[in-house]
Amino acid sequence: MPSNAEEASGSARTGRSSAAGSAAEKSLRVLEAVAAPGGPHRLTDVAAVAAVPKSSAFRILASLIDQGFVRQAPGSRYVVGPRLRALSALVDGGEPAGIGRVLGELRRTTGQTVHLALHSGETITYIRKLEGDQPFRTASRVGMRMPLHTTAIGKGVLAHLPAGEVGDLVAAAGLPGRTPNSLTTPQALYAQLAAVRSLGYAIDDEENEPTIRCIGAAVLGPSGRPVGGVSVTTVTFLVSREEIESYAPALRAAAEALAPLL
Amino acid sequence: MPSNAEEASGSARTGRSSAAGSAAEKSLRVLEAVAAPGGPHRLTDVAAVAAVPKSSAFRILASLIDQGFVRQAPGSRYVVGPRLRALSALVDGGEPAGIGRVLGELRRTTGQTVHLALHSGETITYIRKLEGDQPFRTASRVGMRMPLHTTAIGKGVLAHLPAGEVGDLVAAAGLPGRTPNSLTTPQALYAQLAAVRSLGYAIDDEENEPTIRCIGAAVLGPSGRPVGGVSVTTVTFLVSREEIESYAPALRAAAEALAPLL
DNA sequence: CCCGTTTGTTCCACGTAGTGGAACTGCGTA
DNA sequence: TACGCAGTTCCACTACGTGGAACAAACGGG
Repeated sequence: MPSNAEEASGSARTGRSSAAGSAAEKSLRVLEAVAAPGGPHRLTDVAAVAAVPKSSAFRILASLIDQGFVRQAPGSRYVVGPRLRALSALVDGGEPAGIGRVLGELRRTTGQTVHLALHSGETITYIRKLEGDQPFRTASRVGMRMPLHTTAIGKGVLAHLPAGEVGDLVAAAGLPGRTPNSLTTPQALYAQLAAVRSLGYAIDDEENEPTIRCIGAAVLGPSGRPVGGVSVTTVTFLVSREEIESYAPALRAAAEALAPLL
Repeated sequence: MPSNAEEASGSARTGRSSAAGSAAEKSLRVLEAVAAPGGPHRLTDVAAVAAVPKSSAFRILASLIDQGFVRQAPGSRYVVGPRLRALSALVDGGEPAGIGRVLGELRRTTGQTVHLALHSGETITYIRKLEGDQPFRTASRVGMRMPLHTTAIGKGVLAHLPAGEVGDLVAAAGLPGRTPNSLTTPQALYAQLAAVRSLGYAIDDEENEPTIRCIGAAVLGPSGRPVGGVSVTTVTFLVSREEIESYAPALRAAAEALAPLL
């Protein structure tokens, strides 16, 4: 097979993130909007999140309902339908067994909460969470989205992204602060990304949530592009900054083990 | 809101299962085909499973890869991409908390393995599995598909489906036997479905897998249509037929509790 | 109680985006 | 060497999706 892979296949949607897109793409965006956290969504919200005209959203939703991917809850609210649930189970069930093993191993050696997240656009989405030994509940949940520049995983991802794209993302989303520690200037961010690159891991020191300290590393896809990352999450009053850095070797090993699996 | 709901919304795809469909629908079918169990799939297989012309499948896959929903593994094989994984996490994370509680309760009161499955076409798809107390591993996995006529959940679903549709399904898929106990004639099946309807639960007595005995009940959607079912799974040498029937009340309660949640 | 605003829903003329048959390539096999 | 099969490209046709605008309910202040 020739498969002239190189040069970023089709796409070339030219950086500019939100474009119109084709029928199928819109439907998928609508599906993502419906599945988004925050209970049953109203038509208007779905349309806004999916960046689709209301009338189009309406038509698309009707079609998705027809096919069982979406269900209409009382009061014109939309929720995920059985067929999407089944698809989701298919994805989870087909997940390479290695992922769970690697994450479990990391949790066991650190005793702390472990997260696996995927990068998409200007956020990361948690796709797995293993609670640590301590009886603490961290607010994160599978399916939850977080900014890139305030999270350990996000910074790990940014550090491995082409400089141009980082600039685009910062320009598009800005650097909103979430705590007093958040990095809110491009200079501070870029300086840290350089450090992250050389260390191989990133630290979030109460930059996303007070009292929460994480260490994270990017997971690189086949092309060397970061597709997501792993992190170990701790509370500041139990684990010092030095202690959390001692997790780095295990963390990096996990990140590398995950690379071929994502 | 007027919402002249009644009369089965749009659809009217008139029984005949496989129709052409619109752009979006085809993309979704392709996505399901890619996520289907059984490792990385080849283009031809995806096209066949999704019931789409090869050239269309190719174009659609290219577009899905472009958007990150599908990834191309070495050798023109297709696997689920990060964006679909993220969507799947979104779905799982947004799952009504009640589902887990109800299933957990059922597992606790019975001490046995509990399954939740959704109906789609001529199969059911397992979407949740809670292992029982016994140190036995049953072969089932989340994402796995099973025939309707050899499983407890499947028979529960069939029993609540309009007679016409049952006939269509039997005509389309036949009644292949999986064990000596499988029901392979329409007469035997119809007779049992009548019994299932009156009892409110179905039993699979080594009809799907030797040494495995299950009791299952359908979960009905808002319209009264079965959308899936719950089951309790046991091994024949530990739980007698009478014992498993004693689970019926708890099972039916679970099925009813799940109805508004699916 | 009434009027302004918001949200869900329907309609329709337009043109683009998706369609799928057929032709081509290159690999594996008999 | 000749055959067949899988992946990939091409292209003219038209069905399909598009989204602005108008309509209808429901909501919410004043």
